[in-house]
Amino acid sequence: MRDLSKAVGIRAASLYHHFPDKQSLYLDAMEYVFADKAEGITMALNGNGTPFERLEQFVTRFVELMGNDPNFRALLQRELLDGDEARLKLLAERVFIGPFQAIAALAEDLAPDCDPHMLAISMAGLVLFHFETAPIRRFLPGGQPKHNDLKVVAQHVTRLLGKALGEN
Amino acid sequence: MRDLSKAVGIRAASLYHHFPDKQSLYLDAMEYVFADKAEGITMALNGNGTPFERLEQFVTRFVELMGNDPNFRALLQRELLDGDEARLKLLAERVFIGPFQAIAALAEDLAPDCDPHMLAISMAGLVLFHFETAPIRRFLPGGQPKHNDLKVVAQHVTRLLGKALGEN
DNA sequence: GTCTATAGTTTGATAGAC
DNA sequence: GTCTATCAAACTATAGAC
Repeated sequence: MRDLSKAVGIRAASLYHHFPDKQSLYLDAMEYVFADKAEGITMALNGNGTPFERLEQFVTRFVELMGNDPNFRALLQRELLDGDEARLKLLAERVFIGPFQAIAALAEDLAPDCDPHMLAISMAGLVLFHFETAPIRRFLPGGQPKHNDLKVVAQHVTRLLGKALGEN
Repeated sequence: MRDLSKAVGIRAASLYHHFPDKQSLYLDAMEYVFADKAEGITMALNGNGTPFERLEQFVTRFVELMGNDPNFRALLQRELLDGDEARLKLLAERVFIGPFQAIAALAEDLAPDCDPHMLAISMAGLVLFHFETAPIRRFLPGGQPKHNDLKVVAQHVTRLLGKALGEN
């Protein structure tokens, strides 16, 4: 609260005039940030084109979102790790449901015989894990700076999913 | 430190006789736990069989490890999220290098034309993300209890990777 | 709506007896 | 090697003046 108060230019005690407690402030801020980002992803998914072209669009946008905003990515992963049930329910129902449904719909177009919920999770995880592991990958065999290049990551994921899903 | 002291049955001050500070205690404990788990995965990867059989073996074992030990999975993700450079370097060089090299070698057998470092990351991430998102997936469309079944997750990931990598 | 001052906890760590 | 006692710092939150 003290760090935040410095960042916004008022004293810590004054924050309690605008928010009842720390939890409420965090929750409001989180919802604001996530809703903002989710909109960008949903738009990328509602475009036209073949399923494979839309897959390419989604992967590219999602890679850019995660790569260009490390703080947002860390916040997302912290919520998945530490969020209690009530907070995750709120986050799911108010923010994630839109983009997730769009990804699942794309998944069903790409592979009608596959569980769309599971495939949607796989598609997102495939992108996210490359960024989640970025700080440790430099110390692992074969790690190169190019593996942090957004275009290289997007191409790798797109090709892998394309081959897995028939590339039609 | 106080919680831990209760768990082990001595007073908090006594912990400082065995470890110089909280960081050292945490680091020692972490290294012990990770080394223990990494051995199991490496063994599953050094078996015989066709590349696809070894892929099936790896995915099954990795899914079981993450599914049966949620605390270990959370610890792994917390390190990736919060670990400073020195700690991640130590973790990578002393613990992860073994299993990672084995996964990368399998990746090269499965797809010689693909970057083995990137494919290894994708293989691990595909498994991990299904567990990382477990607490929020119940609130997302299409989420069912069976998606937390270890066999269902293993089969989904194996099929997806099998199709992507030619299944030979 | 912001401030100063401070209450009430909790934390990591130390001193020194036994 | 474990204990009691305690320190110094940091934290969330409140009280009350302006």
